[in-house]
Amino acid sequence: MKKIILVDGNNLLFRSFYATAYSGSMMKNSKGFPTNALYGFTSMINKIIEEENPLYMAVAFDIGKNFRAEKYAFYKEGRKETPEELKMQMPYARKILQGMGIKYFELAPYEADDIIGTLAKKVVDDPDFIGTIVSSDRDLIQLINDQIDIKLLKQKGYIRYNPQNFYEEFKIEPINIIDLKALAGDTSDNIPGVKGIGEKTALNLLAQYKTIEGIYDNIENIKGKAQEKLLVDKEMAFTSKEIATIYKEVPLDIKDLEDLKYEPKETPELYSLFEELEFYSLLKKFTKPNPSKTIENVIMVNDPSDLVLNDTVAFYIEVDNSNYHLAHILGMAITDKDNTYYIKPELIKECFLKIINKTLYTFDLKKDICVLNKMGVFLEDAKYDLMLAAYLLNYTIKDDIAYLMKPESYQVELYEDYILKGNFDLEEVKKEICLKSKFIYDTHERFITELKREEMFKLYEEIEMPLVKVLASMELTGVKVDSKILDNMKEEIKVKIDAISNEIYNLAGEEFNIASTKQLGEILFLKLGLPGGVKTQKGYKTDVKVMHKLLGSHPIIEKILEYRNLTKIYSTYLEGLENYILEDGKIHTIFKQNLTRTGRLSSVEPNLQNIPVRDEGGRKIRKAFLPTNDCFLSADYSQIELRILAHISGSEELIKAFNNDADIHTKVASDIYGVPEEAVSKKMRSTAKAVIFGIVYGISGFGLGENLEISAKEAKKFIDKYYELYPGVKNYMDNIVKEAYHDGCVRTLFNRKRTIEELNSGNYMVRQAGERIALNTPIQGTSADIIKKAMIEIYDEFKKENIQSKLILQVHDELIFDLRDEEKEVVTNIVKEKMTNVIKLSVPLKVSSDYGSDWYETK
DNA sequence: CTCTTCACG
DNA sequence: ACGTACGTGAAGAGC
Repeated sequence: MKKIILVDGNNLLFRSFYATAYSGSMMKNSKGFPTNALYGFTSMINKIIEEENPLYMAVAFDIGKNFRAEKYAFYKEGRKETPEELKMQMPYARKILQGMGIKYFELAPYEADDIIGTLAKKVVDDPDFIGTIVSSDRDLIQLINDQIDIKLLKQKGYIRYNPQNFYEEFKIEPINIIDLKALAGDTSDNIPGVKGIGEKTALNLLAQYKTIEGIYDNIENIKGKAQEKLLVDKEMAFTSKEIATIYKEVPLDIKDLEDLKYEPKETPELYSLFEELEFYSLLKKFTKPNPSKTIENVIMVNDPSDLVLNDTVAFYIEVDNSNYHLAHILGMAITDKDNTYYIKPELIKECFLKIINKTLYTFDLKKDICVLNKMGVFLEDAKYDLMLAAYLLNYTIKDDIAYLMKPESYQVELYEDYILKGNFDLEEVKKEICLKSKFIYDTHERFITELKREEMFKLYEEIEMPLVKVLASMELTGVKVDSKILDNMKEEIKVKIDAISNEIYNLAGEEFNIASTKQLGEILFLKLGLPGGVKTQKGYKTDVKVMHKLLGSHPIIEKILEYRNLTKIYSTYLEGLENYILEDGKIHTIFKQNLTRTGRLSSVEPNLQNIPVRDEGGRKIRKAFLPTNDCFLSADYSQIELRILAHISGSEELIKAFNNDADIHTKVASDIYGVPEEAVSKKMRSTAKAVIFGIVYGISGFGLGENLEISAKEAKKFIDKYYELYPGVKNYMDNIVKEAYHDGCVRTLFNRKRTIEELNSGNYMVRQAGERIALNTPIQGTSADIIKKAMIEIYDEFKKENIQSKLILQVHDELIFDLRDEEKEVVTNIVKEKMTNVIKLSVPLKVSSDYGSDWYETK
């Protein structure tokens, strides 16, 4: 069977146009050309192809005068003139189809319906074919039969009709839709039909008499008013039927249906068309880099005097290692309005000094600051960082510019596939460096425009950009870690691990790899026959939760937990951290500014945001972290996420509690248990704490129950009680989820946007996860925004006051400083003041702090 | 390369 | 009946 799709192109265009035209701002490209109808049109065509996977395809359009209007003056009379903004888009629809390799037809004086009718007839004439018509126009139903069905587009989705299910629903044959029109008329086409006969009556009559001919043959059997009305408008009924009948003999210029073969194409023409229309999301779907965009006319700089530049330049630096603290520079390029220059490593220092005071555009400014710093070039800031712009716009979380360029057909390789593998051709790399630099320059305006359109320009300019220099300074400063202390701990722990391994082997009756969950599971649940084995994909679950339940049942469990604890400390922290201590005796982490979906930072190579603290044994690792100045200062926000929840939910009860400086967990415990605060026990308080945290994450009764080791039912009671006591919170949760479904995204107080694709999933579970994301992201994200802003203000103030103490670490709600004794007081004041007053919320922000001679002592 | 586990906020 | 808390990074096992 050969499948053909027949699309009513006009219908799709009108639908797309009116769907969005009056919903606020009309979608336009940066030149002001309206694009809303085309975007919807193209998306729908793509969707049809995806869903139907057709071998053949044709799209029909209306054009010029149509014979029905020529013949009958009233046909489509009074219909609103097609808006100019839609008319402008129509030629582009044709061009897009051409670019996609889809045939289309338009021929005056025929309408799109007639073209589809003609093609449908050809399908019927060829038993090898089946067809599907796509439109929202019910007229086309008259064309369906055993070989042809219709996807009747609705406001949401579509209904698929074949002759059987159509008859089921309407009790008339598809062809008799024209008789329905003849009687009931059609207001949109201004077909009058029979006055006073509506769809209900018409369907009843047709169910009995099939056609209007049948009706008028039996007119004497029809009673009362209906008969009168039918007789009055008899002539109009037949005229209406004629108008509604699709003409199937349009002289189309095709030999047979084979001419309508659909061969998917992604032509260069289509590419530039999408570029012109600024359909970047559609551009991203281009798989083949066709044609590849390369760069010509690069100026190779042999002497700094070769550089002749405008005041605004883009630059790009390539290095040979993804950890730029360890990397060497491979080369640099500079692009201005007129030229792109390639600069070899030896000349970079001199050349950079020539541009350092210009308006600079780049990609990953923090990397640039760090690698230039090592060669004695002290770049402070830049005007534009494409990486951060793209991150805010939810395009990519990669720090490789190639991820932005590849979808737009630039001839570049992914960093990880090429340069990182070490096996690259330097000449190729030079070209890519130049192309990357030019890309930064050329796309600057586009990204800035989009940031403004998304109302994130302020966030970009006042938070993300100024933060770069702060993070660069933190990374460059680094943290002193004493490897001798780590070594001593290693020895100590090694002895313990050996001892405990032997105890475990004795208890198990054999030696095995304790770190292997597979082997461990077999020992515990098969050999020792412990109860409660939960299967995973490959064996049994053996995580802390499972082990905790087994604690009393066998002495081996306790030992295994201790073994796990010790080996984790040993390999991840003691051994792991040692590998990152550089020659200066310090660890220089990399804070990723473009990775998390919420706006938080992440820390890698190594991760200094998860150094143990809760477990006393693990916490000792912090003894190896030492100040280079005199001591550490740690300042952290108390319950910042809850305060943000109080603010954005507007929950009066919660706001009041914070304004009274209440111990919020005790307060909630006293509320949900209905006892005075003095009577709140430790356990009640920790239960309340779990409930509060759970709420912020969108927990279920089941989840909280698991967590607190109580029944889901009991847990749900706590949650319900909480909602009852804090209705503002419940209200916020309901609203934010509703909004997220409506907008497809959520935002923080600072307007940071997170799109949530999960909400469109057909999978209930995935949608639920999407709802929890919608709930949590504004809270976690706002907290991230706030501490970022505080970091910038503190940095600026340090600079202004010529403070030598340094901010060295950020752990989400906590800042750690390497402090000089003589600055102790002034720094503490600045830090607390800036953190506390960075934003005015309806609840106060509270900051607590401590000093310590090492990180362990800094509580 | 994926899974499982466990460290942090 | 389904499956069940947000955001991260790193190590080791085993395919």
